[in-house]
Amino acid sequence: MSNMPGGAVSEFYYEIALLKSPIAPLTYQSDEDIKTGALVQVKLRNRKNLSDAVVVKKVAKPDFKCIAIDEITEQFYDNKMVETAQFISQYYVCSLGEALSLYVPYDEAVSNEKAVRAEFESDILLSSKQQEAYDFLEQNKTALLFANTGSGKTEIYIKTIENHLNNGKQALLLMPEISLTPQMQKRLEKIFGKSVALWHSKITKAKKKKIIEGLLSGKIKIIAGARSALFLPYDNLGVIIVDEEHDESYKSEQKPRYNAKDLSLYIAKKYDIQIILGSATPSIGSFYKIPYFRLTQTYFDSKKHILFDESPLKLNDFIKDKIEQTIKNNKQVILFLPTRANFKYQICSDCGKSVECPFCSVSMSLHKQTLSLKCHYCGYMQRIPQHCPSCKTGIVHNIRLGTAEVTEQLQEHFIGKTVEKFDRDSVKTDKQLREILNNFNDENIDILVGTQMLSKGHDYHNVALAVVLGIDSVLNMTSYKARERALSLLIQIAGRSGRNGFGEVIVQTKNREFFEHYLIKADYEEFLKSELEFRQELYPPKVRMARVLFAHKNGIIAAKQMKEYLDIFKQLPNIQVIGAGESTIFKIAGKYRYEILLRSSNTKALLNALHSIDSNIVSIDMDTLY
DNA sequence: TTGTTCGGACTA
DNA sequence: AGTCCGAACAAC
Repeated sequence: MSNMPGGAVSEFYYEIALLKSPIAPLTYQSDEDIKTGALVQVKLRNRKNLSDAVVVKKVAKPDFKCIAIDEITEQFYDNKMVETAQFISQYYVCSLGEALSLYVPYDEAVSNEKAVRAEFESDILLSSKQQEAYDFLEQNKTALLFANTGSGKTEIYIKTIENHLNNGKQALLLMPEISLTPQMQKRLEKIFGKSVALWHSKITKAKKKKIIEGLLSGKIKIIAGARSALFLPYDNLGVIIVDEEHDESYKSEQKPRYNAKDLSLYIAKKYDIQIILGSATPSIGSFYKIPYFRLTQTYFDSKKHILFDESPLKLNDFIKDKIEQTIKNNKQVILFLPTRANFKYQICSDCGKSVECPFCSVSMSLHKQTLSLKCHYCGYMQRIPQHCPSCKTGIVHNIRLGTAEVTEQLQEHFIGKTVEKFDRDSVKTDKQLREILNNFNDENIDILVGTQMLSKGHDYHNVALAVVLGIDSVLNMTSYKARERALSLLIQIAGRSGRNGFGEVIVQTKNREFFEHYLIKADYEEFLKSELEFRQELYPPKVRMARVLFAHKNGIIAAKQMKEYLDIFKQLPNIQVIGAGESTIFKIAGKYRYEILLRSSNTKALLNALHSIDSNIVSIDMDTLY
């Protein structure tokens, strides 16, 4: 212990949050005066190694005995980080340690270097409409840029970034993981050179380190990245741009289940940072809450023909002919369908049972390439059975066409043409993504067959036909968001066709009326308005929804706990139970799942209910997208 | 999250 | 009785 002047012994007490731990902060002692946010290391009774923890509060001497903090590091989390982590732990219902673990801390040693000042002057000239949009965004510090595909929102982003940089600020451009394409990178680097860095979960550790150092020393001023880029050490952030703001991948699937878009809005508001949400198909939530500017004028006067095909899910002659014509004209085709593999369901023609995964209550998908059936939830694989595993005699036949099957059928039909698959099975790494997109843009591929991946913010400049199959299975999902998802998806895909002139879209659907109405007669803005009315106070955005999931390998335990909490929730004022029971997918990876859906217009009441849950089989999903 | 502890079930 | 394994529990 160090001695204070005058001989008094100094002793400080701190609450520390254990990183990656679900437990509440613990109190430790130190004879050093440590500032809040410091990364320290502590010993825990039952751990051999030291654990990382963050000092979150200075407290008075408690009545129990405390252990001393072992080590104080050079790393720290600034006030904004700690405050925001506190918000995350409160709003998304996790421990402070879990929330803080999202962040990359500052390194005192690196951040003391001198910042490099630079001026940027792009040669971008905004059209008068773009300028109008730019001015609107400048006047409304939180704003939605509702911009049709091809209307030039990227130029507005770049001008805005440039402006902030020249004022000595940093800029963050958030994009859905998959949109971090070479095109966007090239575009940014052309203007901002080495001042820009790309950040996403798949970059190497060494690269991450370099980017963080660059950011701290001031060499890097712009981060273009996926949702985790929100947690880097920015000391002077001037603007956050959330591109493709409707994209649901901004929501984390793991604890803490934060939504990077909503969190960006929170951070921007709290710390007076400009924020722009951009999309051609904005989410209903953003449309409802945020002042918007509509940019409809498109750069290239692209004429679009939308054709409907009301036949069942199949690659028929009509579609094949259209594809053939398109390729003949030296144009490219994209074909969307929401299902991977060759076929999604294997149904026995005798007993009618579908072949299910032994660990999950989902059907196995047929992958001809590996001659196997695969579960898309837990990854379990098995050989293709000769006979139905249920009745042992029936012949299993395949239904619900997938990307692999369509790719094969097209390859057989269009001999000499190149057909490639673009989905999670064929694109596993960043490198593969770049390769396939480059190949497509270099016109080495004639037809690109893919899932949602196709729809996400890529520039396909020579595509003249977009074929959309199986959109009905998106529309028919049991979710209050099904209509929004299906329509925005369709518009996003349609937007990829004809960026340079004439473009056609074929939509295979039994719901022609719905799609036709909002695609041709009306537009997305009208859909948003009607959907807002439709949802009323029953579904977001006018109310909040949370999902409480109980998962246990013993189904009885999960069901019992669910029912206990159901009884509690039913008693609570200001909260409605919308539904309770088995989850849509009842079993995943051997765990039985029950859930309760809660709704409330009173955030506090809802959070109180969620925080009252004390169970280790529960996961809480605030603002659930299901 | 992590490591210890506790108790049921099965072995010999 | 001995031990193996998974669930329950506590962490300052």
